Amino acid sequence: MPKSTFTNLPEEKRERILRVAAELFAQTGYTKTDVAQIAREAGVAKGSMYNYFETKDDIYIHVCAHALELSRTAVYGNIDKAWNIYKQIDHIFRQGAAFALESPEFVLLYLNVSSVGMERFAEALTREVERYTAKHLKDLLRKGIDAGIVRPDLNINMTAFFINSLYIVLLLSLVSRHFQIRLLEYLDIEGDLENMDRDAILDQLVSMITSMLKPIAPLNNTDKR
Amino acid sequence: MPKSTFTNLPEEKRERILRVAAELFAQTGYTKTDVAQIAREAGVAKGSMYNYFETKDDIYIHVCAHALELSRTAVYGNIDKAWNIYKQIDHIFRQGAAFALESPEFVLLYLNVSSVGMERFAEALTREVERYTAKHLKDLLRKGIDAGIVRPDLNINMTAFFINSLYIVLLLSLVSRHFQIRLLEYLDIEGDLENMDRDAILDQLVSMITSMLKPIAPLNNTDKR
Amino acid sequence: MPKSTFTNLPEEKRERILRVAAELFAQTGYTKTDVAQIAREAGVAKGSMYNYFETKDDIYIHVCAHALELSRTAVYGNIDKAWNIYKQIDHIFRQGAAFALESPEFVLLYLNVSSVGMERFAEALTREVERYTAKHLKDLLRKGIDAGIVRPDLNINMTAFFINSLYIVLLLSLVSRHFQIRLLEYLDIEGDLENMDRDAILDQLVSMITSMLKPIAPLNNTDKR
Amino acid sequence: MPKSTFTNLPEEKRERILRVAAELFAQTGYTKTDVAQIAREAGVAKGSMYNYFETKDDIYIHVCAHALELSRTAVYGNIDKAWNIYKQIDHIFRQGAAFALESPEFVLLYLNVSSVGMERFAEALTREVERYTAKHLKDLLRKGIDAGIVRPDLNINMTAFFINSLYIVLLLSLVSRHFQIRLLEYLDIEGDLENMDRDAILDQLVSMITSMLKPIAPLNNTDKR
DNA sequence: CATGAATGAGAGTTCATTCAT
DNA sequence: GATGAATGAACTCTCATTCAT
Repeated sequence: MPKSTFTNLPEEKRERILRVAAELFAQTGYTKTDVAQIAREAGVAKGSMYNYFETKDDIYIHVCAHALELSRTAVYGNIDKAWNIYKQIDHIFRQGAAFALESPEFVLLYLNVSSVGMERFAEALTREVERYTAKHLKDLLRKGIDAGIVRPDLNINMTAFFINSLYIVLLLSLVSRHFQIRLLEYLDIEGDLENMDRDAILDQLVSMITSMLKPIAPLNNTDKR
Repeated sequence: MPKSTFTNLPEEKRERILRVAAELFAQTGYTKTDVAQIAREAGVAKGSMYNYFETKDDIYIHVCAHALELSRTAVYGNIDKAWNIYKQIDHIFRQGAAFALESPEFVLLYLNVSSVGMERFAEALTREVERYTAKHLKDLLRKGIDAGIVRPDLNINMTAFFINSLYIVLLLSLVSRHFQIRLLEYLDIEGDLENMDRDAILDQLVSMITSMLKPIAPLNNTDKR
Repeated sequence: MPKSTFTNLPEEKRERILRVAAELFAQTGYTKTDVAQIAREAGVAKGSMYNYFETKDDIYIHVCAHALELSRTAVYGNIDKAWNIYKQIDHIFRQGAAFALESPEFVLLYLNVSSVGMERFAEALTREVERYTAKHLKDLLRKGIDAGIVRPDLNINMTAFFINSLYIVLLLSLVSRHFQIRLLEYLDIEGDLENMDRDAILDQLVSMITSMLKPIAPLNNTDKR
Repeated sequence: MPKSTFTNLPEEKRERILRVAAELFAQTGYTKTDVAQIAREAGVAKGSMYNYFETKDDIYIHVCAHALELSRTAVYGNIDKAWNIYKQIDHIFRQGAAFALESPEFVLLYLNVSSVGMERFAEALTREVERYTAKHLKDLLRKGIDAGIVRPDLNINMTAFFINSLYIVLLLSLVSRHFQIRLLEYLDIEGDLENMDRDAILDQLVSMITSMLKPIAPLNNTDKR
């Protein structure tokens, strides 16, 4: 959607604009972000923004598409396809959490895209991103079942939905005050999240998912015999 | 937080204002919602809104607190405490879904509260709501384990977090275009959600949760014989 | 101009309203003073203010008339008519300064009445107040000349104007930041006015006026012979 | 304080804005002057005013600083430094009066700056203006005393204060209804000021000041023969 | 007569977008 | 193509005044 004047820009400038815009949209939301401020912080003229993009909507949609693309490569980029589902889930959740801490603005953009008032962007932004992840998780589950390491009675679609929902909520819990408070309440944590907690939480979360997917619940195994 | 002039209003008018405000905030988000428009649609003068509330923030916070309160009673209001965890989860998810379809604006408000730029409301709105649900789910899990109907190896906090995360994402999928598209992708549904689908989805979702909490995974049954 | 409902009020309440209104008008000026705030601080209902007065203008005009009246009695109230002009000027300037320090709001009201945008009040408020003082000063000058203690070549009207102008500017210098800064610049005072300074300034000012009115400038007398 | 967008404006437009703003502030006072009205009358868009200045305060402060600067040059601009104090005072009072009649809005701005509610502008606007005049008058007095044409017993600071106070009150009497009425009362003039009166008043005022500064009071002359 | 809720015309300020240079 | 001044609609909040109780 950006004009050719934007795509023809030197990469450095192009990335700078996208980065600044991503930060501002992520920090203050779509409506309160000022095109002039993006321009100023990116070191270009306000009018130039309208040489590059049609409208503010157009800026937003491109910034988000770019951010979502980057997010995906950051998390899925160096997965070894040979890994089994548990290894991959572990990797995805940990990479996702690390990414959320490093580049919270990208996760916040995801939150922003899904917010009230942003419906007009959904068609353009949501489907492709979610389709990729959905397909990946479903493949993993299918292979896991075939390999006998995943409960075969699981509804694959719904289980993929469940895993990704937890993934999204985890990431949001790392970047959004609302979801952070919610997490603290669920995990009975007083005060705020410390670095130490995060790893423990990840361990617990991944291990819970694992135990729910495994054909036999580990403890029962031992107990019953 | 609203002024006494608001609390003293005849209930009909008070509810009308809250309803209109909830709808507008839910449809267009905080920033793009115009106090004058709320007033107009509620049939009061713009100035009156400022007799009732200190600021636009104040309106918002009260509308949301009210909406969250209503949501809770709608969903948790007629639970029979004697029901076991599976019955209660089934009830909660189905009531929640029904509520989301009837009053989507209230669920959208939850989404809005958690959005970028709304951090200043998090402390006032989030904690209490989440604490209630968290406590309820953890109690259910604890009792379920004690009664032997829930896997004893589960991390109670994290499992409660998991159940509620699915609940939230389900509801959002019913009211937000973004989450709806996402759901369609995960469930391989072409076109849009029909009424028929919704019940099937609920059945699948609840049944997945159930099977993940049950002490013995169905296939294990054969092992034990 | 106030309605009979105001004049019929118990004196305590009437004075309270006038006092509060005077303070607020003096502190924040006519336009920025809120009728509701006057009512609130005076402990009456906002609507009552409009039972007592026709309009905000009406409140203002009455408050000012009352304040100017009080100012006059405070300064001219206990003058002994037998005193000569120098004694009376000394008394007026000292009483005026003391009054300005005690009740700066009344002097500020005088400043406010004479400000831009307040022209519509001038006819109603200015003439009477100024006429009284003018007449008094002119009488003093006339008697002083007759008694041979004031230079007979002085233009009486203009000299009265000069004395009163200094009086006004002195009082304003005690209550208005602008005139205070101006005074400090003229008197080469660093920092702010201290109590100590005020008496010295009064001494100098009164003594200057005196020496300007006296028939023979003392030093010249001796020098020339 | 105005932005560079203002200073870069073509002089014609810049002066038009300042003139219109000066007139409106002078006529209606700070609070009741509407930025939109300034814009409209100056033929620019309301938004442009905020390209030129930060806030309404910023407009005001600049308009006043400009007005005070113009006032000073109008009055002090073509003084011949060789003139003695009497010639200079005569010139200053006459030029000041002429200026007040030509550009009453500038004198009204001075009045406005010193009004109640304008304290926040005092530091920025008052000191420099007053310091200049104070220094000039004190120098004149000092030189006059040295030259033997001014009474040596005068307190220089206080006398400068006295001369300038009369100057200010004179100018205000020409532009403010309140001070005009006051002047009429002091000078026993019925009806309103006519042009004729003004010259006579100036003559009287300047001559009074002169006679008060001169080493020997005129009537004493006869004594010395 | 006292009360205070209701009203709506503004007022300051912001910001997406346009357009002349 | 780059620039940034110009524009005006929109938005939040204020306040004098009215009026029903």
